[in-house]
Amino acid sequence: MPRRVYGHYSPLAQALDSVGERWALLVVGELLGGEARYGRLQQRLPGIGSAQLAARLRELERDGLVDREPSTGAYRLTAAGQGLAPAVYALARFGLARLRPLQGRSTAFRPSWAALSLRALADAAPPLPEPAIFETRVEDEVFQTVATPEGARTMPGGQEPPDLTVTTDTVTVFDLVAGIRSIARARAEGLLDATGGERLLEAWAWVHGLRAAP
Amino acid sequence: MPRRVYGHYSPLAQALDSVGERWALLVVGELLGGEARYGRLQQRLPGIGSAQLAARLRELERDGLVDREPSTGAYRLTAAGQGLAPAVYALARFGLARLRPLQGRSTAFRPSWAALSLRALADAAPPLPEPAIFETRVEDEVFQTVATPEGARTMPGGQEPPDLTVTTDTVTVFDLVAGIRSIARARAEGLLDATGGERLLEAWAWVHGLRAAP
DNA sequence: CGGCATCCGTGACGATACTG
DNA sequence: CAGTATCGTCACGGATGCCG
Repeated sequence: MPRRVYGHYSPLAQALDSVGERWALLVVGELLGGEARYGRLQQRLPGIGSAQLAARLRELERDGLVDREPSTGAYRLTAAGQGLAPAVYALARFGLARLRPLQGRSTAFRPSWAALSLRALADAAPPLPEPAIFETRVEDEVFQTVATPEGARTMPGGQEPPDLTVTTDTVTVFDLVAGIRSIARARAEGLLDATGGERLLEAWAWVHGLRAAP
Repeated sequence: MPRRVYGHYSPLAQALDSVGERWALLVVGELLGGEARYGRLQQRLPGIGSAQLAARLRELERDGLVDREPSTGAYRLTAAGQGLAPAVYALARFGLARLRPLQGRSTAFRPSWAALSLRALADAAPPLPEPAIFETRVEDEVFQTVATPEGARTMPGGQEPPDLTVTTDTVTVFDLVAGIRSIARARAEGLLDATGGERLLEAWAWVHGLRAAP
């Protein structure tokens, strides 16, 4: 628990006693995309101080939400930490609705945040009649979505052989998510590549909550 | 002076730029239970300083998540603020799993947190075959759950005539949620009262995620 | 070099007192 | 009752240093 705790016998306060401090949920959000070492987390969280990242990791470790692979030095979520996925994705969907279209380079953006957006949408996607495994590659960020009639789950890439692989870049993902650009147009402009049939690409869009757009 | 923001073009950072500060999500959690005036929020959030509560309310207002009824002075969530319900309830469910059974009076507890627990569980409850409206009264806290085959929604009390009304107290709710006490035993001990049939009480338990317990 | 620890200036927070 | 004022303390952000 952090130094400043609410001390309420409340489920919400209990959760925030674990992950309510600055940067904590952002660290968890990054680790939901797969394990990462210290330096990589620092790259993906511009603005975080060294001391803050170290402190958050230590607190998350102490609370049993994160552990560290001794051999590689990589941090990863424990089973308990994975339990934060619904909350993180729900928060991300809330934030997604409030993100103004990306205009300049004034604000920082990262492939991992584009991937997080797609995973957050998949987390709440309506089920897909026929099961499928998708792999999405946003620059260096790779993750898989396993869609079934019961719903969709996401996980780090390379676990299963995918039925469809989509390759694109950060800005294009944000354009798709914001409805500024359609998948068809992104594909025509060479911003998005898909290995698989048209049907599967439509299913990919459905699972990631992407509706028709200009 | 711009308050501390992440400045990331990330859905998660965007959400936390609005509600990531200390107490902010707890204030939202309270307002999900219905509108409340300043003093009542202070009572329900022990430990918050006057200045902090005022600051959080002002920020939430500026971000369009909360507004204030001019006549009564009550704060309430806007439609945008209601959009936080899934995230708050998901966080609460995460925290609920980490709450150790309530033992002493060492930590503060409030009826509104018991109600929040039940509403968080209802938010993720499996659908009920036959629709029903439940009213739950935990001391001064009253809310309704409208259950349908599509899922359950909760709202402040007194909106609709309920099919079943359950009346109980804070500690009993936490015991039920923790699985320490069964509904039947709580009822036998006079800790829980239900106006309605046995079938409806079972449905109430189902909707609020309460399984069989000793 | 990557992985942190240390130091320091600023500002957010907690506690309490005060005011319309 | 609904906040504002004040102040001490601590957490955070930025930079730098150490150490394998």
